[in-house]
Amino acid sequence: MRLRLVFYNDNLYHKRKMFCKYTGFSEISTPFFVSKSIYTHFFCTFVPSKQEIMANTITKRSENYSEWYNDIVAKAELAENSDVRGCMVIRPYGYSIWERMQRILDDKFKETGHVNAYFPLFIPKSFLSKEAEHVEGFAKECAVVTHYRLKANPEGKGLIVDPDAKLEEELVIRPTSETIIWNTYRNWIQSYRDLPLLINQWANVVRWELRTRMFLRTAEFLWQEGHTAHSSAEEAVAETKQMLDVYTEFAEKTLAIPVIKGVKTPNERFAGALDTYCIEAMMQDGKALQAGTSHFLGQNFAKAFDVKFANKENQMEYVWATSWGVSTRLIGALIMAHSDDDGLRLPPVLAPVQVVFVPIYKTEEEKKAVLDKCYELADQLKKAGIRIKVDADETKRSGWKFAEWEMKGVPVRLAMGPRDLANQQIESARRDTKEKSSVSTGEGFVENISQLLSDIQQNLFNQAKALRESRTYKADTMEEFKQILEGENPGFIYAHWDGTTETELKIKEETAATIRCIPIGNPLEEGVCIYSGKPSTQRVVFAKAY
RNA sequence: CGAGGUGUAGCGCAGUUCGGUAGCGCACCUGCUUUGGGAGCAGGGGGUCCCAGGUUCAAAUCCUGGUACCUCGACCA
Repeated sequence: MRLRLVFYNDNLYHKRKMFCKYTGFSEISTPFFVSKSIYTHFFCTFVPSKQEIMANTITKRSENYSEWYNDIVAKAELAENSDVRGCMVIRPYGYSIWERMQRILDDKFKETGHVNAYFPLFIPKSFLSKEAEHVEGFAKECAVVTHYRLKANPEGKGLIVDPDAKLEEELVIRPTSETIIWNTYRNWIQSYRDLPLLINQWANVVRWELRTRMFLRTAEFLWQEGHTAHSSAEEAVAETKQMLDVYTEFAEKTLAIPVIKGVKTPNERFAGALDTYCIEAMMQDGKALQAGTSHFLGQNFAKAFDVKFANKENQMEYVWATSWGVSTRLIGALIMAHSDDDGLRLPPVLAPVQVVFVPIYKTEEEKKAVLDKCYELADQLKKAGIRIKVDADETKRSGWKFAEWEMKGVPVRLAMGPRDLANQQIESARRDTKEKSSVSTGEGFVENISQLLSDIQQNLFNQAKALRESRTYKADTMEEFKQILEGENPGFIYAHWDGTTETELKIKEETAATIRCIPIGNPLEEGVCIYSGKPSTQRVVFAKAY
């Protein structure tokens, strides 16, 4: 807000100061007009009070969804934009969430027989051109290394790329690793005895995205990519489906995000795959987010990289391949599935910190008593495997800590002051519902807290599922279809489709909605395509997507 | 890559119309008082006004060119 002020020219400084103090306007602008009379004109700009600033740190979800998302990422200290175009810095708290994901998934991969390895970041350009469809898909938007040396700028300051240091063959920074990995597998696989080869790698990849969004689409991101080789198509398909199940369980049990398992249409399929399976989650704005993919690659890469094995009959065959991955994008999914206007809400199974203690005291005496009890209780919880943090930071006040940990989504906050101590209880506040209650610190304390954590986990899942159900529709005509998408609460639409890419693209062009997947175990149902009117045997899931 | 917008202290911004001492809030530092939902008062530190060139006695401000970022589209294997 901007105001023009006129002051009587007597003790101006004092008047400006007082005006600002009592109105919340900041003192601003030099006098822009000094009349010959005894009045001076100013512009003043309104500056909100501290309370207002605090209350408005996070943009309301209902006001501007993408700003709300960016605010959560910033205020919960998950990540920030770096000075490198399209690349983010993942901050310690955001990274600790990724580390939790890594640990849980990695254990699952190991349980299902996989081992980790690491392949090069750089891929010779020629590798990418070996698999025809793969080329088509990955030809663009890759970062390419052309030189290997810098030198002092002969014309002045700084460094230049040494023109004499041009690479014979350019190196592409991996957008995904199929090519380098299959080129390696050729040397590792000779016999059916070498199969299956079940390998995963945790890595960074680069895709030179033109438009980036924190976690959802950045030029560089972190992921895991599994690449397996099998002696039969059946076994490879089984592997593809198994990993999809691993992802599904991870999404639903750990992230508390319900997902639809499905198969991609040919149009949405990974370049070079015969079938792409996926899990699709609904965000709070009704848009779909692909939360994981698993590909049955057939023999495409084996043929492109000449990976053959001798079967039991001593005949040479091409191997069958799969690949599957999830990325730091899941952090974006987590935010958009669960968070509210007060910040992040983390599911307890995933949360790096499940319980935070905030001690409250005035005197030194109280401090010692309260802290002693906090650490004692924290120990009990730790022994029960609960991840806890005692926030004994003396430079911050308790109110600050409450707000901060809420922002960061810690599922349970326990606050203890002298009064609680005397009553042998502690105040617990759950992040999902904001409910507070007093919990006894005696018998059953640990059980109560564990129960609370699993209640929260379940509740977050239920809320996300209820949201999805309330925004899942059936449409039988294009008109209905458009009405849903343009309405207040767009979401997933089950509709008949004639199975052609042409129709799929036309619908996308007209509505911006795409086919997210053909659900696995989808009930068969006679119908006609909403666009072409041609016969169809099942409904597929349409939605706008991230 | 198209269309808009923005670059001034760590962050958020005013100041640019009409050229003339570099400002405000938050954050930070020091001290005292405080501490059960983002503390108060007092004092203090911090600037290549995105970059380059031009006009001028004088440029954050005007002119030319560049560059970076943001939002929305297109693209997204």
